[in-house]
Amino acid sequence: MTDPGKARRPGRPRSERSQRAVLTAALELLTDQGLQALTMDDIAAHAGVSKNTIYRWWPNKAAVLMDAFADAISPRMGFPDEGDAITRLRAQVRRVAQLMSEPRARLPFVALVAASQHDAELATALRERFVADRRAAAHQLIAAAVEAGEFAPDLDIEVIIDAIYGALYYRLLVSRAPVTPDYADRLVDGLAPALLATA
Amino acid sequence: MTDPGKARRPGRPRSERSQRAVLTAALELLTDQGLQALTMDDIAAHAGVSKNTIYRWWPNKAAVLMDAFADAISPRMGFPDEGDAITRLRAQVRRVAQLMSEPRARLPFVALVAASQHDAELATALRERFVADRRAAAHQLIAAAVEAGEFAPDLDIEVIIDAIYGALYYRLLVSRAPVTPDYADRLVDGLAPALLATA
Amino acid sequence: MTDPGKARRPGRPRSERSQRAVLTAALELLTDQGLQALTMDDIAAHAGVSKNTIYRWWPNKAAVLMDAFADAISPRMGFPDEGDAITRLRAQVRRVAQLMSEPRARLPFVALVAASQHDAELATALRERFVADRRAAAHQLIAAAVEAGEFAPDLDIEVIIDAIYGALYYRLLVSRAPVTPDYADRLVDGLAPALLATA
Amino acid sequence: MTDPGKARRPGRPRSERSQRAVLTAALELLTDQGLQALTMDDIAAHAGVSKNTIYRWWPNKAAVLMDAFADAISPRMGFPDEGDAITRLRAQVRRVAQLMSEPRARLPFVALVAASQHDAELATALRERFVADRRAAAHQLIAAAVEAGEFAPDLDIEVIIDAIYGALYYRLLVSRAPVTPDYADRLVDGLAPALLATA
DNA sequence: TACTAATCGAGACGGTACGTCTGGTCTTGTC
DNA sequence: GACAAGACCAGACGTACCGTCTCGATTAGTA
Repeated sequence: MTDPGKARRPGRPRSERSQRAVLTAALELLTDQGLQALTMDDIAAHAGVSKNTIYRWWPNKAAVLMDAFADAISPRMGFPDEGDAITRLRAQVRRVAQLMSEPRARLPFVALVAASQHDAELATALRERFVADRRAAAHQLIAAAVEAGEFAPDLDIEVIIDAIYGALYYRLLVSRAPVTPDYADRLVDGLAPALLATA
Repeated sequence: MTDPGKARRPGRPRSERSQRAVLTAALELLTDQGLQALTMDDIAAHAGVSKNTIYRWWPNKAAVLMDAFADAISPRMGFPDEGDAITRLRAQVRRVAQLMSEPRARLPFVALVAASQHDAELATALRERFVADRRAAAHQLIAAAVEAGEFAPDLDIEVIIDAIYGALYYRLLVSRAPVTPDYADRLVDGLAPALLATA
Repeated sequence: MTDPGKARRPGRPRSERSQRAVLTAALELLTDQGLQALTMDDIAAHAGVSKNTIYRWWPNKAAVLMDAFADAISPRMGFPDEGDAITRLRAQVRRVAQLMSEPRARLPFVALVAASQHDAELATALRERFVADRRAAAHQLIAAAVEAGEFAPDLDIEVIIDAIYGALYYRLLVSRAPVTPDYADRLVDGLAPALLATA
Repeated sequence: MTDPGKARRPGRPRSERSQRAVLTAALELLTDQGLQALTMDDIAAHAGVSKNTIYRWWPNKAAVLMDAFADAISPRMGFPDEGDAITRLRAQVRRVAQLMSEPRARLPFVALVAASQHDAELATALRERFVADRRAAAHQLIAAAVEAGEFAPDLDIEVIIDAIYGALYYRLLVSRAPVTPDYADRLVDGLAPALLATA
């Protein structure tokens, strides 16, 4: 595990094992018992780790959730770039919807959004680390399509992105309706007339 | 809700003054110090009321917020019914946006949505008491417009409502962008091509 | 207590029934569930009386107990005055022991003594209304016997009374040993050599 | 009580400082403001300790007082064993009287006896930890004196002990008369004729 | 037969302490 | 020096009891 050639600092090295155990335990508790059971003591006990260790690597509970969420979504990044604009947009939205339908990603994310309502710093971090990326990708895709004449030239891009992502968040946080890839298709198709350039 | 002709049971009547004081204090603290400062002790002290009295009438903090919110929005119900469908829809959305831009309504609502993420009972109550009404009103308006041939016959109404309200909630909870009546107009106008029947 | 000859005010007269119910309920709760269950709310509910009524006639919980105790001992006052001094003393002590072995008298008394430890006013009232009488009676009996040459002339009367009554209270409050008339006999007989004049 | 050679379990050791602070604060508040002012919050604040810490080591307020009392009397244990039986008994009683005349011991003890009247567990603990010791010591002393022919052979030892200690408790709890070493002498001397073997 | 005034049951109220819980920090001894 | 264990502080939580207060409904005596 340790590189035998490098000059090892004295002292016990940081345990990757502990950190994985923390994130795993956090997700497990979140999935099994819900947001209520998510106390730091429980996470520590469940992970076989001391609270000290948690606070050594994360400043607070929200930060743990942040990593748990990053962890859950990390493998699923990147968008396909084939097909026409609508197809590529649909693929993007499907991907987000897919994520929101998996408990391992949905639950920490929901917890983060909830916590961010009374934690400005967290809100900023959440926006910068997760939300902004999607918005930027969507914006780029749409702007390019407008440029190419595929989408309407006077499109209010901000409104469109708000509407698409908003619909997903709305179902996630408020109406608690399922957010499936199928729904993603319905969503993009339903809004398509507002996107496409009229001949 | 209560039968005005009902047989009053004996005993000292519930003090309207206390209850008003509680709701007022809750809103005031929420507005001034934010969601963090909103402790039951503070509300009680600020309202000149004992904690006992609060817990006599509300089961928990969320319930107080629920009423505080109901209180803040109660006078602004009812939609105009003049003009074409788009105009009436725009009026509806403007009204909600207006509410979301007023701290007295926005703050308790945001707090409620956050709390409802780890309180299933509260989530249900919130949906049933506040969200369902708007959805129903919007649904009725849109369905009628479809019926009348004003809106596209194959409209996916659920998607449209998700998109419109979702955009508002998204800005409220996630992007923290302002939700003004002007934005409501942009939103409805931006989605209008997806609504209107093509000639 | 009220002067029957005074000009009676109009209005509903005091209900003897309620007051009896209060004392009965207090004693009953005390006997059945112990000192813990003795809340004013419980007494009121159990007596079918409003708390208001209790507080109209008694200033606080201790006062209720005071009357409950007075009630329980009232019929058993007065000492016999036959036989020699030891016999009469034994009769006195038996009577007190008898009282302490009956729950109806013991329990309110124990409660009063306990409460009087953090209520100076109550402590004074308790001493003046109940304790002083016995002491005075015992003092008189013993002093007369000393005078008559029956008891030792250099008797420390205060010490003797402390010892006799102290033994009873000690068993009542601390060792929780039974305080029966038989024990009263053992007590007086055991101390008799300290009382009697040596020939 | 604890095995000094035992395998210490890991973790931060119990803070002796905190515990001393709690007991000191409890005694101080008790002495200064009386039994009423003795709230757990006050003790915690006064001791610079969190309530949590108090409840970690003591189950309730009575238990704190129990230790506070043990603390106040701990240095004064053990009886002298010189002189004749009456002298040694007098020394014992003087010692207890001495304790009862010092606020630091008297006040927590009085509070404990009061509380034990509605707390069976506490009553047992109080008897077993404090009362039984004195009784046993006194019993042993008296029984030995009987055996040695110094005290009367038919002595009712239980009665004698009840009378001696009862007198002290009676003055402490009921008559509130001072319990001084001088009084202890008067007491033992007054009862001496009941103890000594008649020639 | 009204009128008057004190009583009553019911129960809401302010105040205050309780004992519990959680988040985040600090202190040991061990690896 | 990282770690497990767990003690620690701060402070909010929801509950319990006390003694006070308002209601509307009785219940005498008075007019």
